[in-house]
Parts: sequence; structure tokens; C-alpha cells
Amino acid sequence: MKTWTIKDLAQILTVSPSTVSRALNNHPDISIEMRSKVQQLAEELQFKPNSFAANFRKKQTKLIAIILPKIYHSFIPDVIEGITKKLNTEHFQTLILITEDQLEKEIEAIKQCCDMRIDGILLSISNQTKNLNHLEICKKMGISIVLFDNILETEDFSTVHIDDIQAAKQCAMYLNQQNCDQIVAIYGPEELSISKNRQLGFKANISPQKNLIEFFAQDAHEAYHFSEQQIKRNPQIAFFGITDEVLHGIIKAIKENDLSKNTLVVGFSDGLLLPFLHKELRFIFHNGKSIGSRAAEQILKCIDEKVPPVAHIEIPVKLH
Amino acid sequence: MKTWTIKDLAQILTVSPSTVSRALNNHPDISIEMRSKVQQLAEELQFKPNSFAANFRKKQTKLIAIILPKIYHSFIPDVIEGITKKLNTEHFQTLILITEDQLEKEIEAIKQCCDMRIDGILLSISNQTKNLNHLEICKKMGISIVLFDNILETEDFSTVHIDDIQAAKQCAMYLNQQNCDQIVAIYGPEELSISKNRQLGFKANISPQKNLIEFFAQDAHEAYHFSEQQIKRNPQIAFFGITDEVLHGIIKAIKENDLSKNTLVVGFSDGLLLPFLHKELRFIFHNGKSIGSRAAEQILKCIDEKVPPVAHIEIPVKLH
DNA sequence: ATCGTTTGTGCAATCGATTGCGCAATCGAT
DNA sequence: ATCGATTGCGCAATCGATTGCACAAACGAT
Repeated sequence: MKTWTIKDLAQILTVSPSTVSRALNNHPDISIEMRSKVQQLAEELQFKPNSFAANFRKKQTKLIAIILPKIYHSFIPDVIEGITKKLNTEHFQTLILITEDQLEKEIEAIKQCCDMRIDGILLSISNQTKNLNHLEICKKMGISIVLFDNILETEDFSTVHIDDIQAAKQCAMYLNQQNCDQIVAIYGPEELSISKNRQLGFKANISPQKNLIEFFAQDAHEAYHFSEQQIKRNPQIAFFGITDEVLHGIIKAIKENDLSKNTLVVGFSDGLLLPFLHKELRFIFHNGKSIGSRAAEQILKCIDEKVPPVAHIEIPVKLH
Repeated sequence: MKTWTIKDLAQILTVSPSTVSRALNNHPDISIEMRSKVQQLAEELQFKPNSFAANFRKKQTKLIAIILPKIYHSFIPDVIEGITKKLNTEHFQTLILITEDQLEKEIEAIKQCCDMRIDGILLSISNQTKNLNHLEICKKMGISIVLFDNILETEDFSTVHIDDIQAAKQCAMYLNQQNCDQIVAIYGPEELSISKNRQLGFKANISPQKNLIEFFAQDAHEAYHFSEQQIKRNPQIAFFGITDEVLHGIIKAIKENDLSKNTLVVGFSDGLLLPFLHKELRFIFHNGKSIGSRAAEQILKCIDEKVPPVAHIEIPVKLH
């Protein structure tokens, strides 16, 4: 019911609050005997210093916000885990704010963070976000920002993401070496940076001798239908799918139409389920944990420095 | 760089900080002219009141922690979304703390929450947690707790979860009506409450004429191997799997061994991928969003009341 | 002209922990 | 015996916003 404060302890021990504070923090000014007396009482009463009161005075919150469009999106849980693990070791806690891919909600989230005097923001932008003007307020307030995963190119903030172009190139190179002449590449929604970059890397590197068919799918169902169409036209086809979602559709179509089960598939995956369902899948392991971890590291650096360093970190990936 | 405070505004307008505060909050004591003068300046300077300073004085944080074992576990993202949506409308923010199914980390997380004077905790206990003694400290500090999903029965705290026994019964009833005489039931780790309760509900209601084989799988691979064994012994088999993870294993085994694709499968799923891969799957839709939403509602009630009401909420589920 | 109301602001304390500075007591050195 | 240094602790301000209470000015009523 009653939560003890430093003043309470001070009164009980008939010393001043400052002595209690210093004793609890093992300040050398306080005698050993006094320290242990205070600490013992604190133990007995299960006294817990109010960390917000302390942080308030220090003008920090020890809070980092993660702002992102949605939380499923295959590898996001991994990202969150990577972030929280890294930040917890530094005694930061993480807030999650979801924008549902709406710019308006993203702006609202940023505002919330400013109101709370959050120490830093890890932001994966919404698909509606076309510029970073709404982040200016954070700069003014001295709130560090690191963009991760879905980003815009910028010199104002640090970014952490995988090298999509390079990764897509690896997929293309793999297919170039395989015995197949027709390839279906299925991307996600056209406006996404991952769609653009993975298309770029893939098209630029796929052998011109291959017959390439491209398609932008809004979801797994569209990918499924398109894949099925293509399989029926030509069972010897190989596939490139840029996300787990797209790959789901492709693999379902394969499972239902291709009894030989030898269809080549390559793409980007968290490696959790799909490789398990289709043996012929080669994939770029989209490692959320290391993205999260690196993003967290970077925000910590930004918080430490007066002038936030800007770094652009590309997580290396390879084909599995 | 400089973040404005109420005092700054007061100085600029040569009024007192209290006037500024009241003006910003549209307090009727302040004249309309003064209010608009203050609000206009606040607008110009992009002044944002420090919400933690305000909350600090009000002895609240407007923060709710979500403590859970891991974040993938299929439907957890849904839960988080359900929670945050509900809480955001009430101007609460949510912290995520992950215990990795370790009691020690769970205790640590609880302690952290106490240190921060969080307003409430939504807790899904770790598999190592056998009692709720470590929550006593929260009670003393007046921090409300609601248990959700993976819970222990208790009269001390509110709980929100699906009715596992009833749900498993529905699965059994479904299989009873089907033309199959051999059924393989695959559960998760034996100590989990979901394993126990779903087994309970299933066994008690499956027709005695059915030949039931049971197995506790630690993960998808174990489920896969066991399923494959069973299919080879008897291709006419039907399956019951209690989680998406288990069902993954089962369905993989089916896809690889059962060309007819008519194998009956029933279980618990988030409905995202598996029904899409195997048409004969009937599943209890494990609706994370409504669990999260109800849990959030309940914690809000607890926070409002001096004496936290204890309610045990069972989310109804049905077979799809 | 005097008194009671109403209206609009300011003062100062408060939330809980921290910290610069000051000060008294003790001790050792000369 | 005197002085400087060291040790151990308290005072009071601070972080930013809020709020009970006081208080002055303006106004209406008698």
C-alpha cells in the first residue's frame, strides 16, 4: 500500500535524505557503518527508489521507443528481441508504438515520444512516409533517432538495414547457376523500398538468357494465384519471392501443383517455417535479431554523444 | 536543442508558471485572452509539456508493462496489438519485457516495473513459474497485475485466457463425427498449462470407440517425426495438434507422405498460414487480439479502482 | 462610501531523488 | 597549543508541472 521514500528512511534513521541517497549509492563520503545501516533498513522495508524521480532530475527517461508499421511482418518479433536484449543490458526499457502504416499515426507517435522526453527512437517508417520532415521536432528536442528496416535515405539520421540489392544479387547468381530457363520473380507492393531494391538487385544480375517474368503481389493470395497460373503454363519454372509472405503463396501453389517437389525457389525468409515445408528453398536469412541489435547499439551511441553521429549500417546477409 | 518549460513561457509573458499551466489546460480561472495568448506562444515555440513531470506529481506513469516469455510464439504479436490499441486510447504506453521462459528474468522484470512505478502489469508467466509469490511486492506497491494466456489459477489476480478445455472438447466432438478410427494427439511440453488443459478437454470428450495415441512434443521437429512414423503405420490416421508449432510438424509430415491430401487435422492455430497450406485443417482460432484487448480492459479497471477487482475472463473460441 | 462578491493571478509547496556546497568534528603535524 | 587537512554528514536547490490558498482589483449592491 505504502511505498517508502528516501525521506521515510531518513526519518526512521534520523539522518538527512541526502545521507540516505548517498548511502544507497555507496558514496565514499558516507561511513561504512552508516551505509550498511541504511542499506539494511532499505532491504527490510523492501524500499525501491523511484527510478523516474531520479531520471527526472537527470533529465533522462531511460526509455527508447520502437515505432513500426505492424508487428507481425514476419521478422519483426526478432527485431524487437534484438533491440530489447541489447538495451536492457544498458538499463533502458523499450516502448512499442504501432503506426499501422499510416503517416498520421507515425506523426502522432513521434509527438507522444517528444511529450514523454524519450531518450531515443528506433523508427521503421510507414509505407505512406515519403519524407522525414516530421522528425525535425525530435532534433530540436535532442531526441536521437535511428531508422531501421524500412528506411528513407537521409544524411540526417543513422540507418540500419540489410543490403537489399546485394542480397537480391546473390539470389540471381544462384539461379544463374541452376538448370532452369524460366523464372518468375514476385515482389511485394510496388512502393516499398524493399520491393524496389530487391527488384533492382535481382534484375541487374539475372542472366539475360533466362526468361524473367515479374509480378507485384499485394499479399500471399495474389502471389499464390499468380504462381499457380505460371506453374500451369510451365511446370519447369523457378521462383524468386522477396518476403516470407510472398513465398508462402508460391510454396502453396507448388505444393498443390507440383508433385515432383523439385521446383527451385529462392527469396528472403526468416527461415522459421518455409524451408521446413519446401526443401528446395534457398533463402536470404533476414536476420531481425542482428538488425535490432545493431540499431540498438547505434541509438546508444547517439544518446551518449552530444552531436549524434550519423552512420549507415548495412547488415551483411547470405544465402542459405 | 533547448526544450522549453512552463517557466520559460511564464518569463516571456511575464506571468507566473501557474498561470501558464492553467492556461494550457483551459482552466476556467484564467481569462480567455490570457489563455489564447499563452496557447499561441506555446504553439509558436512548439512547446511540449513534459508529461513525466506532470505524471510524477500525480504519482502515476501512464505506463503498462507487458511481460511475456517470448515474442514469436505465433499469436503474441496479435496480443500486443490488441493491448496497445486499447491502452493508447486511454493514453497509456506499453513497455515490453521478455523473460525467455526463465523465472529469474521474470522476477527481474517485475522488480524493474516496481522501480519504475509502472501503473500496471500484464503478465504471461514463464514455464518455470510454479507460484506467484514474486508478485507480492507489486501488491504492496499498489501495482495492478492481470495474468493472460499462460496463467496460474489464483484468487489474487485477474486472469484472461481462452477456455482450453472447452476448446479442446470442440476439437474432440468434431473428430467424433468424422469417419476415422485412429487419432494421434500431439501436445506441447508436458508442464505447460495449455498442454494439460487441452489434453484434459480432448481426452474427456473423444469417443471411446476411437483409438487414441498421445505424444508430447518439445518442438515442431519432434511433432514431425512422430507424425511421420504414425502415417507410415497407418495412412488413414487423423491428427490433433495443440499449437501452430505442433501443427507445422504434423502438416509437413502429411505433405510429404500423404498424396491424397485428405488427412483430417484439427487443433489450435492463429489461422495465418497453416489453413492456407492444408485444406483439411479445422482449427480453434486462437485470437490474440481479443485476449490482449480484454486483458487491457481489465488492467484499466484495476488501475481505476482502489481495491483491484479480480475477474477471471475466459475468451470464447470456436472451431473454424 | 462601505461592504460582499466575483474574477484573474501569483505564491509556494509538492512529487522523490540527487548534488554542490558548507560546516562541524576529528586527527595529525609542527 | 595552533593550524590545516580530512572525514562524515546536512542544508537547500533542482528537475517541470500542478494546485490549494491567498490576495488584489473590479464591480455591484445597499
